[in-house]
Amino acid sequence: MKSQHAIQCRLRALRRSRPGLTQQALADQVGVTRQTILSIEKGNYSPTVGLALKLARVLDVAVEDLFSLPEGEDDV
Amino acid sequence: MKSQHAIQCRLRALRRSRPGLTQQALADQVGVTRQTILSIEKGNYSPTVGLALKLARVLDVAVEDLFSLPEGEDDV
DNA sequence: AAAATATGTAAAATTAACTTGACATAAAGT
DNA sequence: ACTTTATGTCAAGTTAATTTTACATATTTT
Repeated sequence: MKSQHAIQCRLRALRRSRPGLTQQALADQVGVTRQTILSIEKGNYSPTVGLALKLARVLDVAVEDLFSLPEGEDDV
Repeated sequence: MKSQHAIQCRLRALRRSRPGLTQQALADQVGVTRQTILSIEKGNYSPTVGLALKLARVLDVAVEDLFSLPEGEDDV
């Protein structure tokens, strides 16, 4: 189930901007299974920082470019 | 137990650079318990991206400034 | 159109993140 | 010295991330 507090994820778009970078290929590069990539792209859940850092590195973007908090989550 | 693939975490130093920012205060601001902050600072585990983004926002730094992958983890 | 590759769905199992609560030590304030 | 506030430790429980496996549907290639 998708968590309610889900963060925004631009993984799919960024991955597809890299020709030939398949889910499996990306999964191999960051050391997870294809299911994990798929689930993150689908928004089923969001990764841990470690994985986020690896994904950002492979895609050559900042973590903040890959994932971002939904607006209006600033209230205490 | 600290995971072997642990990422580097500069949370404690950054938190302490903010006078008055106690573990409890930080925990409240990002919506977790004090134990979670303590465990992350101690390196017991690393947070999910969502929490990492919130911590980075409160501390006004980039996620990459707070957490970073250990060097030499670039081999396939 | 058949074969191969890429993506999607779904469920059970495992591991790790996070919580709760209780107590112990350290530091700071009065 | 006492009280308060901040940090640390430990254990058990809950929830979420990740794996594994298996199959289904697209998409691409020949």
